[in-house]
Amino acid sequence: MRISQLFGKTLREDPADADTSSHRLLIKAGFINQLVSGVYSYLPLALRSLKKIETIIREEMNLAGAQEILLPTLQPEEIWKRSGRSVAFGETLFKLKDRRDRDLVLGPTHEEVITELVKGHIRSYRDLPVNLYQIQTKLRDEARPRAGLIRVREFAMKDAYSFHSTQEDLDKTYDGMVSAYQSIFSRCGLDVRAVDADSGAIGGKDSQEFILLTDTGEDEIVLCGSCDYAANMEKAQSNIERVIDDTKGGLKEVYTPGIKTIDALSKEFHVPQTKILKSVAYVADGALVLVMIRGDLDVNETKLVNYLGAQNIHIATDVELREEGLIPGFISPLGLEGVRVVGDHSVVSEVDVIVGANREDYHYTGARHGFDFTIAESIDLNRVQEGHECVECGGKLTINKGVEVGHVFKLGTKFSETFGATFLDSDGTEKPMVMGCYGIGVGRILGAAVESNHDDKGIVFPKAISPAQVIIVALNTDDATVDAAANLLYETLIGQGIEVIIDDRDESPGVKFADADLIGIPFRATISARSIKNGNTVEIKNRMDGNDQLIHLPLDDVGKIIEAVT
RNA sequence: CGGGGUGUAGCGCAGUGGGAGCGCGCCUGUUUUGGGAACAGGAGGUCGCGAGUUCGACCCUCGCCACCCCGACCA
Repeated sequence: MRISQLFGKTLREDPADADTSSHRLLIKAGFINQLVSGVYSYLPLALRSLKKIETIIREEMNLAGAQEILLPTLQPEEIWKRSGRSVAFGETLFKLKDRRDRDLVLGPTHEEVITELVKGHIRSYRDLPVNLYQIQTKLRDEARPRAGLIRVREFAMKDAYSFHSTQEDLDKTYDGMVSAYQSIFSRCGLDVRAVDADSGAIGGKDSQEFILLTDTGEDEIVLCGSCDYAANMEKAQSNIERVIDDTKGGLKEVYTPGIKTIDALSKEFHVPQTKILKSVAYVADGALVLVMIRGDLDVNETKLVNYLGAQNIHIATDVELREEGLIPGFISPLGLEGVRVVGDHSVVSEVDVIVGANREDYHYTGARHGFDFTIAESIDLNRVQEGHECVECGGKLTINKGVEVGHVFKLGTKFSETFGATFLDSDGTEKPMVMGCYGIGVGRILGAAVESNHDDKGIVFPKAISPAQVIIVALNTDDATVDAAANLLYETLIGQGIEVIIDDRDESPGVKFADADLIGIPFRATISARSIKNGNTVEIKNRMDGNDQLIHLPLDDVGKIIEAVT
């Protein structure tokens, strides 16, 4: 690969519309080009990285016993209606019609298609298990594409689907996929953490996300500082410190004009927020639900949705509250009738608390659970906060940002039952296949890798996914000796199977060095009039080191040069 | 979908009711060559699109579109 002929130029100035590091650098270094929102062209350097990532994925998937296939992008909407996911995906599903006015969708994922496929090919438990994967373009009309390759509408994804006769057999394959994923990410040179995840509306018991920790990530991850507990915020649990307090004031109604927030109550009464009961009203599938939670905590809406089994929830508007006779800012479970009340387990306490009075401008003080009010349904509904105690070991939890680069699910029989993907078991009975699914975002790995591997000069590629191992920077290209030496090294390294780029442009040294740093190839080999004069040498620099860390090697010792750049 | 912002040369940006500009990049030539060289000459525009106001609109008004950011959303 000669930079003089390379399609795709580096930019000298930062692109205006990119403010996350990976987005900015991938455009600036000439890797990607946006066509419309969330849709990119991949130029030669990017494609090289993507192919490397794909190769690593293929090798590990094959090793784990999965077989590669390729499924259609264009799919009949009918199968999406059958699975109920035409509605579930909603606007995210790209829809179109063919010339016969038939409804089609562009596949955002392939559970429906694969289940139909396998249904037609597997009849007996003897044919199971199978694990099929593909690397395919997926299309999702995301509400808001963002951050370059991190969240796009058209993207390459590796997805695998496994089919089993028993749950235990699924468990085995699932574990195998988890360890294959760990190999994939570690071979890519990325520090990816597996975390427990909520399995959402798709159902199924186990689910793990694979997260690359980076500050610009859009997912929140809870990690324990003392053990290996790791969970997605939606799923994370914690032990909440109990509040100990002996004061028993007795229930009193107090005039609190205009004091509607936990913060204001805390200041007014000079009490910690832990001694105030927060009332949060939701509308879940059309019905009002009051959620009670300790004042210092927030509601985890995913936990609430899962507990209620609701399709949709939203925080009740003031209008919706007044319709039910509730007074915004002064809501209370005391004396409330006809409204379902659920509580986070933090409300079950021995402590006197302040709570609304269901009356404009009044609160109660000295309210006690079990005496003045009782919340029958109390379960874990709170959002973990920084510093909470780990449920596994009692250590301190931290909240971290990250990018989801992989996700594995135990699907169970949801799809096989819907599509009639059954098999004849050894006992002669017909059973639905037990399924698992396993996804990895290929482009997203590239984006996330750059996000977590760069400095102020540019990208710093992990070796395994870099477009090349070494970039030869030839200075003084009009000097025939330099030119010949650089080209000889280029050809020799290619002959030895080293992936090498040569910057053979007639540019000033500053431009070449800056571009080499920007593109982020792990090793730079500089050949110049100076290095030739200096004992016919080449200067090797590791991209991760500072500029003064140079190794001088004789040009005729190719073995040493290869050793230095691999 | 709610809120905010931007749209002028390949990229980054300035601009005024009456001549469409600057920096970088690009082309030609000369001189340069170890951290984004210098000089000289040059090419490149539907000022997002459409209506309106005006003698005259890149500029004012209205409508539309696109893109970015925050939020909602993210099987």
